[in-house]
Amino acid sequence: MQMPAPIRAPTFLSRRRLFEQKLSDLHKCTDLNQLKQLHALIYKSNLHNHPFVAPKLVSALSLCRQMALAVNVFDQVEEPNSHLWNTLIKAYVQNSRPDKAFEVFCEMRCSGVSPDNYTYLFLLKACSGLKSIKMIHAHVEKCNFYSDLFVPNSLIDAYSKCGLTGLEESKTLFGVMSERDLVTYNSMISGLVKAGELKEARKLFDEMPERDRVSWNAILDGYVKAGEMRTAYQIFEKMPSRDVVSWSTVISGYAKAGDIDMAKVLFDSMPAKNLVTWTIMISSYAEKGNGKEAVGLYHRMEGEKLRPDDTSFVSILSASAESGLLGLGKKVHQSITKTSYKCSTLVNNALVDMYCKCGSLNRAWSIFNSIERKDLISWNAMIHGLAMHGHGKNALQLFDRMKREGFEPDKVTFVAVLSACSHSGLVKDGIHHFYSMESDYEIAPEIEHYGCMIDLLGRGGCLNEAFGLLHSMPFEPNVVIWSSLLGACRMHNAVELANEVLDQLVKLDPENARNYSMMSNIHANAGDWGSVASVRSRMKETGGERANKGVSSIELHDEFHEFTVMDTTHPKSDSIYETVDGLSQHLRKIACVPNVVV
DNA sequence: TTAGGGTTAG
Repeated sequence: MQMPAPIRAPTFLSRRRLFEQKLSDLHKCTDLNQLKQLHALIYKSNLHNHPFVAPKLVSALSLCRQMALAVNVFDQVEEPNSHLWNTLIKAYVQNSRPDKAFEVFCEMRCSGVSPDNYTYLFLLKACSGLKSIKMIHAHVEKCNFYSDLFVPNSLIDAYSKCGLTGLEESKTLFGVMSERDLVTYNSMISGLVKAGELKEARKLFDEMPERDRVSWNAILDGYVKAGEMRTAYQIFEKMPSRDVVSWSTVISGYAKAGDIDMAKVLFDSMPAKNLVTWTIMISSYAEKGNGKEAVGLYHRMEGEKLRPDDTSFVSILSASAESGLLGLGKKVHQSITKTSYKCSTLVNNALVDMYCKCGSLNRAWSIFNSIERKDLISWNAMIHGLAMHGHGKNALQLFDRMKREGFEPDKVTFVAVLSACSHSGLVKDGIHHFYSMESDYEIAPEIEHYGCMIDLLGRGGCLNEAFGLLHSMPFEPNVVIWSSLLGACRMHNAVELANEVLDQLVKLDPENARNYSMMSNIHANAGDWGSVASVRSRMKETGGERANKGVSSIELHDEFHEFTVMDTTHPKSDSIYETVDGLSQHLRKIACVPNVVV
């Protein structure tokens, strides 16, 4: 007869094994509570000095955005090795603190530990401008760090992400490299694709000695970005093997080209989807305003136990904001708060923007106030949100608070500030801020700023000043500017000026029926019915009437209702029109004359 | 190390 197995020993062993297993996966742990328990156990077992455990712990803490704790772990290690230094640099890069990453790099060199391939790789990821890349480039050249292709390849990649000047630098580096491998070619091709230089990318792709899936994916992405979906699909079919990246690339291509049905067919037929694929599909539906599909897919993704990351949240939130899908935005917000996910500034900014654009200023405001580390984008989004909703004075107050708290406004801030002034009729403030841009902050006004000013002056009835500014600006006026002037002309019954403006608008945007209907409104207001008729016939001649009709949509309990002009297709059409009539009667009573499309 | 999804401006 066999003896029963002893109970205590295996329990002890399995606990230990469990701990070991958890330690080996420690750097992937994203559950903050579990991580804190492990953290305590590690210290209790005196493992925090261990050369493998410490970097893993720092990585995990960085993933959970616990940088203070991560630094604390680092500080307790008596002699940090290069692996641990690199991990801390990487952690700062991941937590959007490139400045800190560079600080750690300096400390690392002072402490006598030599940087290695990974040090430079992480630092290059932290670089946001050419200047810092060039600094590292010079540094590795001085140390003769060209023993293998790792660093030069990373340099090509980093340069390629820095606009056209950066691309030139990477081309030069690519040209002088005596030896190149697959990664060198792939990095160069993806750089060219990003800059829109598809022909050159294709040339390299054709001449490279061997290709792997990354090369194929990069050139596929090139055709997708160029909108050449036929060629892209041919490449997709021709490639020797496809992975989730290839599928995601074509799916996003079809969605961006407007063929969301084709995107969905591919999405449904692909073998294995990941977070990126789901994100592309959900945000594509949301961008199209199809909240129902987007919300449905979002639920399905959650059912697959996929945990969205920052990019995923931001992508879906920005698509919700674009189409005003408050329902989807709220769902995303709920799932962020449900998990113990500590929200990054990036995601918070996207939430603020979404709530502003979906009309929920209160929610936006409370999130804005809860952001621990606000950045310029947080301020810009909130100021712009207040401006959009006509809270001009509050927007200007927030602008002042932002400056008091030490933030330097940028050109986007001024678009928000000037539009706050124009939407609230604050002409004096607007003029003051417009001139202070250049004198106080050395920001040259761009066409958007002139646009806000012309809108501001026009709305305020200073039509001559608006025209004066238009003629003095160093840009050709665009459709936005002419349209805002046409609006101003209507507001102030300036028929002659409006005719001039319409001529300009028709040149730039002949297909747009809105210009003609605005013009015919102006004539109708003046009681000039003959001109109304002539504008109508002009519209027919130029084909303006064929232009797409505007569609309004409203979201109610995850259902979307669309309306066009004179639309009677909605099942509750009668009661909707009854309410609209009631509203306009009420407006007339309180002496507001609504604009009626003639 | 390379490829796919990304926050502020009309």
